[in-house]
Amino acid sequence: MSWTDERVELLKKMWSEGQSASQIAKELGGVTRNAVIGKVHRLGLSNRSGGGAQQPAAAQTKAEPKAKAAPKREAAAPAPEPKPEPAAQAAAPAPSPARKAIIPAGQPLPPQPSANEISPEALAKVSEIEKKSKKLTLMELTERTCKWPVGDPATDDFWFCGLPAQNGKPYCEAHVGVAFQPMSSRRDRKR
DNA sequence: CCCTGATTCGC
DNA sequence: GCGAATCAGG
Repeated sequence: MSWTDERVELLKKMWSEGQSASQIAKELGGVTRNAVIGKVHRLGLSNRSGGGAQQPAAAQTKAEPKAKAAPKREAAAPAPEPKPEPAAQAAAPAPSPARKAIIPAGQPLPPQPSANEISPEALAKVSEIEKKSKKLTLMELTERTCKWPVGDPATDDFWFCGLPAQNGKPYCEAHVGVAFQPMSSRRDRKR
């Protein structure tokens, strides 16, 4: 595969959207995340700044055959980045009565947190995390991506969380919290 | 262990 | 220019 104009364009787009290199690589196909990262650097957009802030050329002392590690870069990211994304879907962070449950609950994978009061904090965390979700499609899910559905499956804005699910669990940290909890709804039931 | 991006260097 | 190998960190 070669870096055609289209592919580079998609790369730029996704990168500026904050997508990870691996995701971009999967999307493009035929390339690894290393290739994506390498390309990103060659394009000079290693910084996620959408603008044209060029790197002021750091004094790169190379050519030393021995010094292999500790190049010490650590670029500081002072810009909080307000994220220009319009954020089309209304996530309704406030418990509005008109708004139905945060999790519509799809028929497929998700459990039903419903009939159980989950820690309000946990819910808040979920609402928060939804903003950071990768918005993956069904096909993009892997064994290690959070499979928590967000939005209404019947509508346009429906996606899967996609955040890294650590070990074995089908959900990310935040969603695991609300997914598995039906246990002990009854306080301690003495056997 | 899983993941992330960053850098190097032979091709 | 390209990207695998490697590094460094979460």
